[in-house]
Parts: sequence; C-alpha cells; structure tokens
Amino acid sequence: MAVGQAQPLTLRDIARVTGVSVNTVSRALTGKSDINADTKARVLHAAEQLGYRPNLLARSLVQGRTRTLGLLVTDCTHPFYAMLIREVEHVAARNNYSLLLATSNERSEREAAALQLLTQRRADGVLLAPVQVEAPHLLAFANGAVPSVLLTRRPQGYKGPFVGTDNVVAARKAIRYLLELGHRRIAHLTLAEGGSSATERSDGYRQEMRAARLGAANMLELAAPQSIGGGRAAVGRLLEQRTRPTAVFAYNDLQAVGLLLGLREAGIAVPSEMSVIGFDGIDLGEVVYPPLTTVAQQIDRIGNLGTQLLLDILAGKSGRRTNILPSELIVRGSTGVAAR
Amino acid sequence: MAVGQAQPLTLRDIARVTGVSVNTVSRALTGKSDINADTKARVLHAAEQLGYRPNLLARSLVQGRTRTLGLLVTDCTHPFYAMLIREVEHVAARNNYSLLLATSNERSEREAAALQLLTQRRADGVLLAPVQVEAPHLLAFANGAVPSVLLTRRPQGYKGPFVGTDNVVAARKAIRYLLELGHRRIAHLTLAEGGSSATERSDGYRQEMRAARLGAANMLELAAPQSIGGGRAAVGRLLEQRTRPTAVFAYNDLQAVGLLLGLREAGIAVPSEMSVIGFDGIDLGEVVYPPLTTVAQQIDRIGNLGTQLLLDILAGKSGRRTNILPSELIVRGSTGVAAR
DNA sequence: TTGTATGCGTTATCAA
DNA sequence: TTGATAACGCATACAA
Repeated sequence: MAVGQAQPLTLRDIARVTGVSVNTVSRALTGKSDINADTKARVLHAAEQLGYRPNLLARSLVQGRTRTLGLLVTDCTHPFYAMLIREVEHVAARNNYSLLLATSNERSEREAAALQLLTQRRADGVLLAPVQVEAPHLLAFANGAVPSVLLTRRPQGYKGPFVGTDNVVAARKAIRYLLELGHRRIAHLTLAEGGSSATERSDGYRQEMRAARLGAANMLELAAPQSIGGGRAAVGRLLEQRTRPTAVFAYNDLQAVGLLLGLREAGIAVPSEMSVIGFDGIDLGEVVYPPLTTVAQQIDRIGNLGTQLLLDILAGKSGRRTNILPSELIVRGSTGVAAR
Repeated sequence: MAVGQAQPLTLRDIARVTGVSVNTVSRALTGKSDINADTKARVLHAAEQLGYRPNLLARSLVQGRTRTLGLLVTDCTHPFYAMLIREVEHVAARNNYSLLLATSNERSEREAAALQLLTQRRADGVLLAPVQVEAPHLLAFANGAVPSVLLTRRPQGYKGPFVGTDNVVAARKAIRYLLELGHRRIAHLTLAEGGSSATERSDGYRQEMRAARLGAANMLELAAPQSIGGGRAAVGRLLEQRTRPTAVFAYNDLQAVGLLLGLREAGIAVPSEMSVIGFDGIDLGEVVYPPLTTVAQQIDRIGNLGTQLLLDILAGKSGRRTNILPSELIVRGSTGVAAR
C-alpha cells in the first residue's frame, strides 16, 4: 500500500526484498508454471505489499506489442463518433487493450500526423474513420505496417478490412419511403467533400429517383456541412427554388435536425409542408420536435464489429474482412404525405 | 517511402546505411547541436528515405516519461463528457501529448482498474471525472505517484488540482430566476449517488429556497439517473404530488430534456403549466422544443484549463491549483411565469 | 525450480 | 564532432 514513492518500483526492488532473482520475480508475477508455490506466494505478497506496478512500456518493448489500439475520428462531440468511441473502448477494455484516441478535426494534415504518432507509439492496430478517403497518407497507412480497419468510409477500390453501412441501399430505402408518401420533388443534402459514404448515399438517392422515372426536374442536390448549423443554413437555398421540393433527405441526422430548426424559423410546417428524413439513427432524433424519421445505421455494431475484426487480425485469425451492415428505416414524425 | 516492412526500422538500420554510429543517428534525429551539418543531413535523408519512425516506447523507457496523458470519464456519449474529451485531446495534441482514453461506465471497479492500467502504462498525468468521489481507490490515486487533476467532482476536503464549476452559486442562480418568475413550489431532480456536484447543486437549491423563506412545503427533491430516460421516468413521480410543483430544476440538461419529453407525453404544457430548467448548457438544449433554459457551465474551459493545469504541474510550474469557474444563466423557452 | 546472460530500441555519459 | 558503453525495466533462452 506504499503510496507517493518518487520512483516506481521495479522487479529489482521486489527481487531484493524477497531474496530471489529478478527472473524469478518476473515469472511469479506473470503466472509462469515453472516456479515453486512458496516462492511464488512470497513474491506475490511482497509485490502486493509494496504496491508494485509493472512497467508496461518495458514489457511492450521486449514483447514487441503494446496491447494498445489507436482510434482516429474527426470529432468526438458528434454523437455518431461518440457512440463509435464508446463501443471501441468497451471492446478494447474487455480484451485488456488500452485506447489511444486521436481526432483530426476534419483536417487531413492532422489526420496524417495522428497516424504517424500512433505508429511511433507502436499501437498494435488502428481503427479509423477517415476524413478524406483518397488522401495519399491514408492509402499509405492502410497498406503500411500497422494493421488497420477502416470504419464507415473507404477509398475507391480498397479491399482491406472495413466495416460500414450499405449506404446505397439505405439511401434508396429513405427515398422509396418518401415516394410511397406521394413525394415527387425530393431534395438531397449532401457533403461538399465527398467521401465514400456521401457519394453512396447520393448514388442511392439518384438510383431510386431514376427507378421511379423521376428526372432532373424533380431532383435537387445541395451540399452542406454535416452539422446542425449546416442543415439550418441550407434551408434558405432549399426554399428559394422556383419549384420547391416537398421533402428533403439529409446526409445525416445532424443536418436533418438543422433543417427542422431552419424550417421552423422560416415558418414552414413539418411534415405538412415539408418532410424531412435523416440518416444515422442517433438519439437526438428522438427528442427533437417533430421526432425525426431516419435511416438508422447500426452504429454500435460498426464500432464493436470493427474492433473485434481488428483484434482477430492481430490474433492472426482469418475471416471476413469486409462487413457491410444493413440499415433500418425508423419512421417518426418528421415525414408525412406530400403537400399539395 | 518504404512500406509494408515486417519489422520496423531501428536506429541501427539507419546507422548501418549511413555508416555512422547509432549514437550519431540518434543525435541527428533528435536535433542535437553537437553534430556535423553534413552527417546530420545524410542521416536525416536516409531516415526519411527509408521511412524510419522512432520507437516512442524505447524513448519513453529511457527518458522516464511518455508524453501521454490519461483521461478517465464515465461515458463518452454524454455530450458533457464528449466536449470534455474534445478539449483535452486538443490541448494534449497541441502540446505533443497523446491521449489514453478510459471509461468507467459509472462503475467504480472499472474506474479503479482503468487507473491502475494508466499507471502501468506510465501516463505522465491523468485527468479524471470520477464516478464516486469518496471511493478509496480514487483517494489513493489522487495522493499517489502519478500527477492528476480532478474535473467537476472532488472528494470532501480534497485540496489537490481541480477544475470545476461553482455549483452552489449556479444552482442558486437557477432557483432565483424561477423565483423571479413567481414560482414558489419548485422541485429539484438530483442524483441518487451523490458526488460533490450533485450535493452542491442540491445545497444551492435549498439555500436559495430558504433565502426566499420557502420551506419543506414548497420543496421537493427526487433522485433520478442523469440521463434523458432518467428525467422522462421522473415525470410520473413529479405529477403524483398532492401539491404539484410549478417548476423543476434538473441536475443536468439530459434530465431536463427527459422531463420535457415526459411532460409532453403527460399532456402538461411547458412552460405554461410547468417550467423546466437544466444544467450544463449542452447543444442539445438549443434544439429541443421548447428550447431549454439552463445554467451553462464552461465545459470547454473545464477541459482545456484542466489539461493546461496538468501540463503545468508536469512542467513543475507553480500556480493556482483549484479553479472554480463561473456559470451563466441562459434563458430560453422552457421557463415562464408561474402557473395559477 | 532457479539464476545468469542477453536483448528490446532508445538516450545519456563519457572518452576519444 | 564522433563512437563505445551503459543504462531504462522487463521477458526470454539457456544453464545450473
């Protein structure tokens, strides 16, 4: 129970106290079998007594692995990423791994720096939700020495470990539902930066519209930041159209909530004058008014499946490396039959 | 640009290639002054060419510090903690520190395990938002060898590094505002577990009520989990009172949002029949309906000031160790003049 | 069952 | 300005 010692205790200290060699102490503490039960008990007791804590840096150095996972996200206050972090941390902790968290703040150069740092800290593996999916540093890293799993977004043609949602199908699901409600002029809010998730959702939007024999006259795609503010600010551009859409499919729930706010400010009733549908299925959608209709991703599953996949790779297990998860349409109050 | 090598390069590899000693390579790469400009350039070039990445584990082992900070929170999906994490990560990254994130999930034993792990990984310092503030493991850790800063909650009599909000004053501010609106029967939703923040807010509530010469007949304290679900579930108990309160002061914004939902379900109009005031000032409060009146903490400042404080401690700087930050009443739509 | 020797990759000390 | 040599704390191989 010794506390406050300046220098942490080492195996040597325990060895000196118990009168055995450093090696014996090491074997006792790591639970090796070839050791006398008595000496083991003595060593364990002394270590406990003195409050010995093994230096994991030293152990990692000699063992060549750190039992540390890196996680790189753009923004931990985004509910989607917050849930991702939670799941990754849980699975990591359950498997006795620690988590090094890095955020890119949507900036490519910070992402590159963070990946380098994770490499230098010898993280055994890295999970990443990339910013710009075609950035050279990302491709280099994904093909590099440290095992990695991409989440939600991946570069074109990338065949490595990945967990994400089938965005095309999910987007089509959203549009189909709006079509069933009688909507014809349906707008889509997308991202300016692109990224595979945005591109796929946009593709799904177009495919489903085309399948319903609806063309450019009924379509409208606007780019906006993936935030509440982004959605709110997009309302102006949405309403200034000569033929105003009767429904909007947002890139994600944050944008959709922003739309809800902006539309209320503009005096447009949801859903009677305008339907809004989001994407992600974050909790926020349940508490806004009207409650948000959305296509829910299995966010927690992306996190824990991705982490498990990484751990499997580290353990040398083989298995499916690409996991595309299904989505689920959740109908709430922000969508209704088409106006007019 | 070499990629995919099985074994990471070491100083030895660079030394062999450039024909100098390991030591010289080290000095070149760490920017020491006592080195010939030519050799330095040669070494740097070779290292760059081969894609050398220093092993930070080895460096940490010999230098006795890891440039790693630990952060322990209960739940990273809670917007309050998400913002905290963001700030801590930013300040850490800006100072070339990495962040080891651990979550306790509100469970004391997980918190204890996490603190031990952070110790063993030799985090230079740890920031923690503790679960149970009087737990023995916490007190032991705070007095232990690794420098730490407590955030938002602290044990009774704790004199160590701390950053938090003046909860008593903040709570009184909330109650005073309700009193000014004419409310007399004001309920308070608190936590079952206690913790200094809950106790202080509760104290502030009582003090302000007493100062207004209001006694037990006008007061009501109920315990509920600090979540949306907790607030929602508390509505029933709130409404079954023989003399129903006209206003509720929640422990935090999540609870308050839950109250909003529960009250809507119960058909109670906010604020005309019941006023609701929250605590924290998370973004969520702006997007619910009606928008939430709240007492805002300086969440980002708790995070970055706490981190800076920890870094100062690590750097041996002296200065103020206890920082109690002010709060701000943000009036929005969930509060109004007293009913009846 | 135990101890000795060696090495993990780096920095620090000292002599050359 | 450079290069041996010795740490850092631990685990592993091998000898005793």
